[in-house]
Amino acid sequence: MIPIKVESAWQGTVDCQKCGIRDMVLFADLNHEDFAAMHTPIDDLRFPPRSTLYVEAQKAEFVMTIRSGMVKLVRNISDGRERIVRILRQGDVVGLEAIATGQYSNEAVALTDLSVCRIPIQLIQQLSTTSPRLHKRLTTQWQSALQSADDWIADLNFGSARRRVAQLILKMRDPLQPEIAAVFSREDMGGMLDLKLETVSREISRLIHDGLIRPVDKSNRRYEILNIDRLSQVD
Amino acid sequence: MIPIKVESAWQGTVDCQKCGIRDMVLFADLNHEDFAAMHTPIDDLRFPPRSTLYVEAQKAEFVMTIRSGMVKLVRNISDGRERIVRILRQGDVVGLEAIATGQYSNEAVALTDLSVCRIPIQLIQQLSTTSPRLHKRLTTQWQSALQSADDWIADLNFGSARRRVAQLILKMRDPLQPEIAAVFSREDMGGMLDLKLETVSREISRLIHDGLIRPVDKSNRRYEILNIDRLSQVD
DNA sequence: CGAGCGCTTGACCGGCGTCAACACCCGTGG
DNA sequence: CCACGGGTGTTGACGCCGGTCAAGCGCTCG
Repeated sequence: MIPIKVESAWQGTVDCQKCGIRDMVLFADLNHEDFAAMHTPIDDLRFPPRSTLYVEAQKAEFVMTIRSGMVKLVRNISDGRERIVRILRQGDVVGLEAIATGQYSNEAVALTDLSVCRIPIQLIQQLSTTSPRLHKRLTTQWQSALQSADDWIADLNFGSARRRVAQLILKMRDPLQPEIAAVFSREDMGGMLDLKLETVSREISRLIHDGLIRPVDKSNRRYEILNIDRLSQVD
Repeated sequence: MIPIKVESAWQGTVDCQKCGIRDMVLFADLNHEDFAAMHTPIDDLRFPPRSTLYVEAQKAEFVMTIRSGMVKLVRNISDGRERIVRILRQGDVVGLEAIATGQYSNEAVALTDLSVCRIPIQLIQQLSTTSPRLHKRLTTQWQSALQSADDWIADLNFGSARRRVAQLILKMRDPLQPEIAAVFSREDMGGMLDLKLETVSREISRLIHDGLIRPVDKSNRRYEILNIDRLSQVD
């Protein structure tokens, strides 16, 4: 079960000032002055699903901002099992902890097709002392990562299997269409919730049977939420 | 079950430059210049066990650095159950998230007698832009909070009850005497591990019976670790 | 059409929750 | 000094939820 390291596809150097999602990301508030001080290139990379961005304890020279797609942060437990500690989405920074420590503390794996901006850590460290704007953005990123870690514990890893699955579906709602939730393979869901894949499958079936959700296609990955109140009160 | 708000005891204003644990904390690397720029007082507060430092969603004007003692960060789940999302110890900053958001995202409760330095958030925000030394310390604090949240998920909330209890004991080792681990009430341990207090009690008994740990006093709160290898491999 | 993968479903069993009784420690007050 | 009571921890009996093992289904892709 050695993960296959897939090469990422280099899409060229990007101009952050023209970035389509710039208002969500690290460099959101930077001004001309800040950009002028950048001499290292920011690269645009793509990864296919299941590819590994980096492994635990690896020496780190870059962080990556997610332009689109999702990433799972994974700890490999001694006996070969996989524990998913958090997932990251558009606007999140992958490898944030490496800014402070110089090395990654988890393994990062693409869950979907993934597009990221790769930013040298050295550049972040330079700019964060000279640019209060970046400094503020970084603080926001740290805070939101911590918030999402705490939510992960309180919402997804507490209580019955049924409650966990319900909470995961709620967390995975599409921001643009809040009735639709896109979930993952049953095995990945298990790794997130500390449940076996069969249990996840059973609980999803039960939520469908009870009329709380409904599959919207045959892929078993997208569901419509029919009763959000009952779903959030599942215990 | 309304928590009783205990008044904290004010111990006076402190001089950070003479702090006994200054090398562990937020203001570790500040120089004379930085201290000269401080005009708001840093207060030294004490709390008894079980007292609440602040509650969820409360508006925040201060963070606190722990001089001694421990704090649990708690989410109160809808149906009255208590979920402990993390614990903080000497040198950690309580209420870190409020630096970014202006409000606390958890409830903080003293687990032991507690001594803290109360620092105005405004002061942190001022200094963190002018002092790269504080800025660096803050980054370290964010990183260690995030690391400990991720560890919490991977170590304490994964696998069998026996494994969870074993991991908690390992995490609670005294830094000065690594054979001794100080734990909490069975109910608090349950809140940390997502187990019922009876299960925690049973698993501790089993670890004792199997010769992995041994109680060192009658309080049921301190144990000697007899076989650290076997304890860390418990599955 | 068959192979392979992911998902579902069933039967069975064990681990953990539930409920209850009891032990132990430490105040307080007679 | 002991009696009493409340808080905390332990232990037992029992039942259910979720893990285990296995069979079968449906989709996708050669």
